[in-house]
Amino acid sequence: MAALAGVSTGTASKALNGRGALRPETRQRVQQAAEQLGFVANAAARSLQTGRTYTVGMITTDSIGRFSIPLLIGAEDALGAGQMSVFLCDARDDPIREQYYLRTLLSRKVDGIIVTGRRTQARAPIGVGLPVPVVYAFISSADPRDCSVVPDEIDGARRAVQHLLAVGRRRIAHVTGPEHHHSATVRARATAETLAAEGLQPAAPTLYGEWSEAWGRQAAGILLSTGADVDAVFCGSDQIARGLVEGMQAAGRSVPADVAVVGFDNWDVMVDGCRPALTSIDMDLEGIGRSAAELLLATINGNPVHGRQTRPCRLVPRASTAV
Amino acid sequence: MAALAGVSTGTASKALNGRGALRPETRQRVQQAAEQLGFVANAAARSLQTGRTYTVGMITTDSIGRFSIPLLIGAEDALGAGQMSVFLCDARDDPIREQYYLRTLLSRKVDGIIVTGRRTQARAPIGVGLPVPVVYAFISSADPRDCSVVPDEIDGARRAVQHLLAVGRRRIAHVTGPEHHHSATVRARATAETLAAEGLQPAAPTLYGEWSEAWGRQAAGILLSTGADVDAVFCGSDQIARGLVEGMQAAGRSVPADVAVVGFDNWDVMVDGCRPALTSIDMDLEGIGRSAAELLLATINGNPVHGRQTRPCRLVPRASTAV
DNA sequence: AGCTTCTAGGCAATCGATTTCCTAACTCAC
DNA sequence: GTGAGTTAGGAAATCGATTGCCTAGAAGCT
Repeated sequence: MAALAGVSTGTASKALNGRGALRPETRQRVQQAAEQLGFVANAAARSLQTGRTYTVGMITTDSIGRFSIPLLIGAEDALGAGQMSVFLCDARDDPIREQYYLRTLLSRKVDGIIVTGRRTQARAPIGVGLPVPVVYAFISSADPRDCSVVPDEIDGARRAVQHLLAVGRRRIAHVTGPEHHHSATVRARATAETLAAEGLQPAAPTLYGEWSEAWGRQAAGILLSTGADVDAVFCGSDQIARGLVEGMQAAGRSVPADVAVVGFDNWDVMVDGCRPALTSIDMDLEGIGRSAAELLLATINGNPVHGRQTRPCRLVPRASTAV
Repeated sequence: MAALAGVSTGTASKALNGRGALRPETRQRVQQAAEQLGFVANAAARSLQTGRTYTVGMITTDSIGRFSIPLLIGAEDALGAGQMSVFLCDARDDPIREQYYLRTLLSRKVDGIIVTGRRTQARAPIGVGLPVPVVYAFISSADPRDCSVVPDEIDGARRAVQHLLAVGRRRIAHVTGPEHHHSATVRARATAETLAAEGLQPAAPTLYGEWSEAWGRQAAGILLSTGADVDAVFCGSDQIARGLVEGMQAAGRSVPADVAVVGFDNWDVMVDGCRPALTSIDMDLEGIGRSAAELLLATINGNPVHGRQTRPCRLVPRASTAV
């Protein structure tokens, strides 16, 4: 390549990277030669010299799933603009595999690591004293000095309840996932507190179950059979909400006329498939992924950020709570 | 590291890689030293020397979605075992972005590239005369010499129809996605042919629409209003199937007693959320991903495979076609 | 014309591991 | 005891790009 342009490799390097003092004409000649030969610099050689790889690792601690993808897209988005690539590692909930991937990423001298997972609950740090910056996205690290970006689920629950209040409902119940699940309890507590702040009681005790449509249907039956006086239900997930809507309709209740329903996740296939379309809370996972990547970049560039960053949720109103 | 073990770097390299003639004792001493210092070889330096990066790129030509993930998981699975890592690139249906990613991957000297996408339709090769092997997964390349791994959708449609025949249905209709969509037409044709081979006519003309639940509901209405005599419907996707089931039920038809329904994709959230649970065709995307990765590895190791490989589908029977 | 100043671009060290060649030392046999 | 054969491990070249240093030649000044 350098030969074609009639210069030394050193000069060629300077030409392509805009370093050194070169005549514009020479620079152009080199660029043309590079173009002509389809020359692309060997990244390995470059990073060996510069110490930067322009690569980050993304470890999903549990399997790549519905939550990881938007995070991944968001991160890829923020990093791609900075010309960085992403190594994707799926640890499948296996600590051994996780450590193995960690070693691999370190051996590849990634510039940074993003750790994600399915649950928002805090997890043990993936490593201590690592030679590269780490940012946790969606999940958070148990070590408060680590940088984590998580959705503000309390904010989400509050928005859901306040929306229901805004459309005139007062007898609000909450149906959610398993009690041992962090998100379920956080959302349930926030729901109760928001109601309490308005001087209201829940229309029924929180119903804990599974994150499934089947549980939503079942929960509808429970609410109706206990004779609870309910005019709105805030559900811990869109799947539960959709099941609940079906359950209510099967029992002759109209949504939203008799019972307004709000879901959580704003999962397109659920909110659109549901009839009526489901009002839901969006955690903006893509934004979280983007945010995490940006914080990682900041840390790489020497402006480290510590602590847990929360990001607000967004309510997306649809027919299931229409006035 | 070499210093700690009291050997030269060359010897250390041999010790860790099992090359050269070393006293077992020396080898062990080096390994201990490496362990103690948490030494991991710099991948850049290694690949600079060996020419291998133990890295493959995966380009999803459209956005990372429901189809890409299982493919990705399968590929990661097959490659992870061989200690290789995956660069994920989301081209978002943008040819510019695609070429940009291709350049990046080439500059990173990946050992191979897997190209995937949302549609099974053949696409233009991502590049010609590339210095690295390329395998297409799920989508196929228009160049027959390229290696592609695709689901055998004809096989899938045939299995669906034969299953319906096996459970005693004879008046079978087909509802599917847009007519301009490759998968829709392929499946529709295979459906018609399978019926014809049994000496049967479709119970209604193929209904083309969208890949959505809404279309499924609408299609149920169309089938009923035209008075078609139908005892089974094979749908081009699980979403359509689920919508159709709801539509049928809303009109007082029972599934599967009056109408048996088979979907396509075996998408857990749809097949389980549907009541009754949906019989569906599984394309084994994970297997396709794994297969593609294995073929890529074979090609990297000097045993190139050319042409379009098809992989059979699998029928997963559930309540919607129970006898 | 002669000296200084500036500039374009070449030379060579460097990054970290691999690998080839080579030598010192040790073993063994005669 | 000496030469041949073997073995363990070191020295140095190598991969490809970057970059600090240096110099040849041009330009400017007196």
